[in-house]
Formats: sequence, structure tokens, C-alpha cells
Amino acid sequence: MATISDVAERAGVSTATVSRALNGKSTVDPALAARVQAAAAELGYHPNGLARNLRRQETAVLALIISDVENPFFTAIARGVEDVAQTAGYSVVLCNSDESAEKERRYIDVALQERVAGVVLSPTGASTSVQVLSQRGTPVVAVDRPLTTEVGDQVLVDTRLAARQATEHLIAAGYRRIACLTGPAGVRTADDRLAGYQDAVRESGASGASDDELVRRSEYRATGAAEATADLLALTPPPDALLVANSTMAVGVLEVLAARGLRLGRDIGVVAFDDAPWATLVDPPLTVVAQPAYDIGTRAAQLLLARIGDNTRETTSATLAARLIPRGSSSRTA
Amino acid sequence: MATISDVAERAGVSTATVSRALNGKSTVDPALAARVQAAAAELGYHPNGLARNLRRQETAVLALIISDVENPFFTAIARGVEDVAQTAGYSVVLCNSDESAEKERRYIDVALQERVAGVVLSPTGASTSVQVLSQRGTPVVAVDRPLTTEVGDQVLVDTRLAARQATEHLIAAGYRRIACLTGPAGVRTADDRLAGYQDAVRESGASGASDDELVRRSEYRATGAAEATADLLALTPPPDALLVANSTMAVGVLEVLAARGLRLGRDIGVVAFDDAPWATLVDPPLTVVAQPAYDIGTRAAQLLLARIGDNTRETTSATLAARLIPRGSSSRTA
DNA sequence: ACAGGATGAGTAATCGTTTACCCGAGACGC
DNA sequence: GCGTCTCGGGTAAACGATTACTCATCCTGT
Repeated sequence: MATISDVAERAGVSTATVSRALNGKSTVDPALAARVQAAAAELGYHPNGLARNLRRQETAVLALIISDVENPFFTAIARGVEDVAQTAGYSVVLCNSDESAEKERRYIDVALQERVAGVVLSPTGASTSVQVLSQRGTPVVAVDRPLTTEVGDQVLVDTRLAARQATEHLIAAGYRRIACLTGPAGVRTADDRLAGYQDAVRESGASGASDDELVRRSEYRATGAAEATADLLALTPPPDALLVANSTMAVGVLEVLAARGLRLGRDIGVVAFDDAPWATLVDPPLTVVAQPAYDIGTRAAQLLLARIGDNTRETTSATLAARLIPRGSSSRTA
Repeated sequence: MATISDVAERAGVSTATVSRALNGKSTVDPALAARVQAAAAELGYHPNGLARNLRRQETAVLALIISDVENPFFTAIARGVEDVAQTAGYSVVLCNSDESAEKERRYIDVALQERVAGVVLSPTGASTSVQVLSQRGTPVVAVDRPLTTEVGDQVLVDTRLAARQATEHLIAAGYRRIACLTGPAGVRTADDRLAGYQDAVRESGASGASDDELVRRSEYRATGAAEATADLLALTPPPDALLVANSTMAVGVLEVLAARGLRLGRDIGVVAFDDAPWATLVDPPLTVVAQPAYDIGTRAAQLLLARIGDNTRETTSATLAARLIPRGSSSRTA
């Protein structure tokens, strides 16, 4: 593969001149510059990014560590990050931590080794490994879930409020025995959604149920959610509505409900987080809490780029609002 | 950030010894090794991957360039690639070409600059830029769509056969006026699916329609598919079945059908490509052509790693089979 | 006792850039 | 005509690792 010296030799100049001509940093005689350009083109020269970054002590790469590549919520974030990064000339390395603190740690290590310019992260948990990043001066922005330590910017969603509003919506629609299906304990979004649900239930006194009778936790996946749903339906009396914490879980929930012949809305009210593209295709359409995933991504990327430019800025924490989209699945008359 | 010399100094040895002790390449006195480990730990030393790769003339990074991050088919591929890459110690850079040849070219440039070890690519088109990669000796594996030039391995799906079988399935179910909704001309999967559809139609003589009356093309997205569907329904007589080339398009199609009050299966048969997680949630469940996306990813990654190990292997082209999963949407009696 | 091999660790070259530094030539003011 | 300033471009020193050489030391077999 052609190097800068090959180009220099062919153009009959020094490597310094080639570098200057190609990067346009300093003024170079137009005639020479043209010769260099030509030589580079003829040799099909591609600068070695490794060498360049090693010398410059900087890379134009951002790492994006998310908990699940197959969850549309996170891919929408990725899209947002990517769009912003791309226009600023950065590439994005996507890493899938799979909700595993171990994988997260490993990827943070890789990010550190590769000297990425910054990291966007949806933290799996308490993750002390994040501190390593900031200690080394690598900017971090947390998305979706907060960092326990104050080491970077955050872009969150007021998910507790959203859960509360969703629950209130179900109560207003006449449901009285509302169950909550949320993610694993310790995952902040799962806990927040549960808390929002409890806020609404407590305030309205809607449920005479004992505290946790109607609460179930599972992984943020379809199969776990399906089991939890079956479990809830076995109660006497069973719940008359469900608040589901995520769209992949909703898939499992709806499968079980359909298998039991329960009609959405009429027999059992359902509200799920995340406005999946298919939400309008089920019958009746699914009421959802739409999270501004793409915006989270763009916002996070902007904050990260700003911090890369100036690491002394004070840390900010943006909280975006989610939006309830009422559809048939939360209406008894649907 | 601590460098290898810092560690060397603190441990009272040379940088060579530090390198050897940390990489375990050569035998080092256990006592020294321990001192080095300790020094590295105390300083929080992370080796600079740039310098390492520059020297070693290799990187443990694969680039994965796909046409749409938000399409579950491609994220499933990504997952497959990642899982294999990860166990082999490689990281994966995900790039989103967005069906744009221009973006694809740019990302290939980046891959070249960063000297990635290999590239997995779902080519947008004729893409001459791929040749640049192989000229530079970077291994490439194409997924989902073939490369026109013989420069690398390929992992494809026999999508033409699958389309033909899906169409035959509709014919066998009693549908006679079957329309085909496929992707843009020039995108190989779109053309193949159309060809397979035409194979079946021609052979059976099922349709008396003139050639392309029942064929529509749009982008691989919901909105374009919705318009095309409305267009097809305006025909007299309208089609009694639809073959849809992709699951994101299916979303648009099903929305329009629902809006018109058309019942799946009974009023209009539907088969769509890609077994989306929600396919069982619509009523009746959607008949799909399940593509082995995850397997495509693992297979591609394996081929790529093999080629990275030995670039002289002859190029292989694997064709995986898709599987028709009949459900209610393609049955008149459902 | 000594040649020869094995072993462990240091010295310095190397990867391919960027860039600080220096130098020669032409321009210009006096 | 000479000092000085500007400008273009070459030389060589980084960047931070890995690794080919080299060399001292020790072990071993005859």
C-alpha cells in the first residue's frame, strides 16, 4: 500500500510537502500541490489513519455502546448519533453490551485502547468502569440511563413521569386492576417506570391490591415478558390492564393475550413504552409511550462533540419528554 | 495518559521487557513480570492501540457497512457478525450507508484509512469502490447482495427461489390476481424477488394480466410501500394477493389494508419477506419468508476471518435458503 | 575446563504520519 | 548595498508501541 514517501518520491518533493499539500494546512506552491495531487491519485494513496492519529494524538471516532442492537429504541438512538457525528466528520463504532456489565467493561477498554474521541453509553448498571474513561480524559455522554457518578453529560427521558401519565390514562379509561411489567431491578429505566406506575396507583387508590402483587419484572425481552404475563393472568382476579415497559416485551405480552383470546382494550387495557412501527398494525392499535429516541441520539452526539471541543464545560443533564399516544388498546369501547 | 515508558521507568526495566511481560510473547522472569504488572496497574496503563497497530501492521477491527441500521434484517446480520467477531477478539465498526452509493464510498474510504482488517458489506449497487478495497488487499465479504466483480466472498440468500415459492404458495391457496411489491430497480434483492415472482406467475399462467400491471416498486420503506399499495388497490379489478419484498414495506402495506377494512387472508392474501418479531401479532398472523439473517452474519464473519488469515484462499459464494412460514394471512379460510 | 546452546533483558530500528525548526531566496525599506 | 522580513519547502524529531539484534550469563555435556 502506497505511503506518503512513495507519493513524495513520485512528485519529487519531501514528505512534509506532500502532507502540507494534501491537508491544505500551510501554503504550498500551486504547481507543486498539483504535482502532489496527481502523484497521490496515480498511486491510489490513502493516508494511514493510524499513523496520522498517533501523531496528532486524536481520532475522529466516537464509540457508541448500547445495550441491545436489536431493540429499535437503541437503533434509533444510533441513527441520531450517527447523523450528527457524520456531518461533523466523525465515524461511529457501534458496540453491543447486551446488558452485560462485563461486555460493557471490555468495550470501554477497547475504546480506551483505540483512543476514541468520545463515548456515548447507555450504562448497564453502576458501572465503575465509566470512571476509568473520565479519569483518562475521554468525554462520556450517558443516554437513556443516568450515570451514578458525575463524570459526564446525560440525555435522559422523564420516564417516571411518562409511566405515571400512562397509568393515569389507564385509570381514566376505567381500568382498576392495573399491572406493571417492567425490566430487571437495578436498571434505572425499569425502576423509574415502576416508580411512575406506583405514583399513579398510590395517588388514585385505584388498586386495593397489596403492593407488589401486580408487579412483575423480567428481562427486556419477549420471552421473559410472555412468562410474566402468563403469571399475571393466573391471578384471581387477573389484572384488567397492563403497563409494559418496552416494545420488545410488548411482543411477548401481546402473543400471550392473543393466545388466550383476550381482546385488547375491551378485555384488557394495554399501554407499552416505545412507539414501534408495528404498533398501529395490531387490532385495536396499541397505545404507546413514544420516546424521542432519535432526538436523544442527536442531542447526545452534540453534547459529546461540544465536550470534545472543550472538556472544561460544566456537565449538563438534559431530560426529554416522552409522549403518550392513545390508541385503541387502552379504551374499553374500542 | 500513561505510556509504556512510564511503566518501564516505574518498574525499573526497559520498554521491551514491559511489552513482553504484558503480551506474554516471550518468557520473562516471573519476578520482573510481576513488577511490571504492578506498575501497569498502579499507573492505570492502557496500551495505545494506534501505536500497536501501526507497528504490527494490523488491526483487530472489522467494518460492517449495511444499508439500513433500522431494518431488523440488517441488525440481525450485525448481531451475527458481532458475535463471531467478538469471540475471535475483533471489534466491529458499524456504518450505515443508507442505500447511498456516495455514503458507501465514503465509509469504504474510512475503512481504508483506518486500515481495518476486513469489511462486511451489503453493496448498494455496482459500486466500483469495492475494487479499491481488494486492490489494497483488504478482504471483503458481501452479504445479502452480490458483488458484480469477483473480488471477495459472498453470503447470499436464494431469494429468487424463495419469492417463487411464496408466490406458488399464494397460487396454491387459491389466489389468482397476485401483485408484487418490490424494491428499487437495480437493487439485486429487489430484482431477484420480482424475478422469482414472475417465474411462478408465468409458469402457472395464474394471471391473465399484462406483464407489469401488477408490479410496483418503491424504496424499501413503509411510506413508499403504502403509496404503491393504494395504487394497486385502485386497479380494476384489484389484486387479490400481495407479495411484499421486505418487512418495513409490509408495515406500510398493512396500514393501508387496515384502513380500507380489508381482512388479511380472506379479502386479500399477503406474504412478506423477513420474519419480523411482530408478524404473529397481526390478525390473522402474517405469512412470511424468513431469511436466516443471523446466520448470514455469522457465516460472513467466519469467511472474513478465514480470509484475513489466508488471503490466497479461493473466493467462495455461499447461498443460504429462506424458509416460508405459512400463517393466516395467506389463507382464504383464516 | 571449556565450547556451545539456552535464556533473559536491553538497545535501537521501525511503522507512516505531522510538524517544529531551520535555511535559502527574493522583496523591500533605508 | 545591506539588514530584515516573508515565504516556501526540506530535515528530522516526535507519537507509542513491537521486535530484530545483540549481549551477558548460566547451564550442560564431554
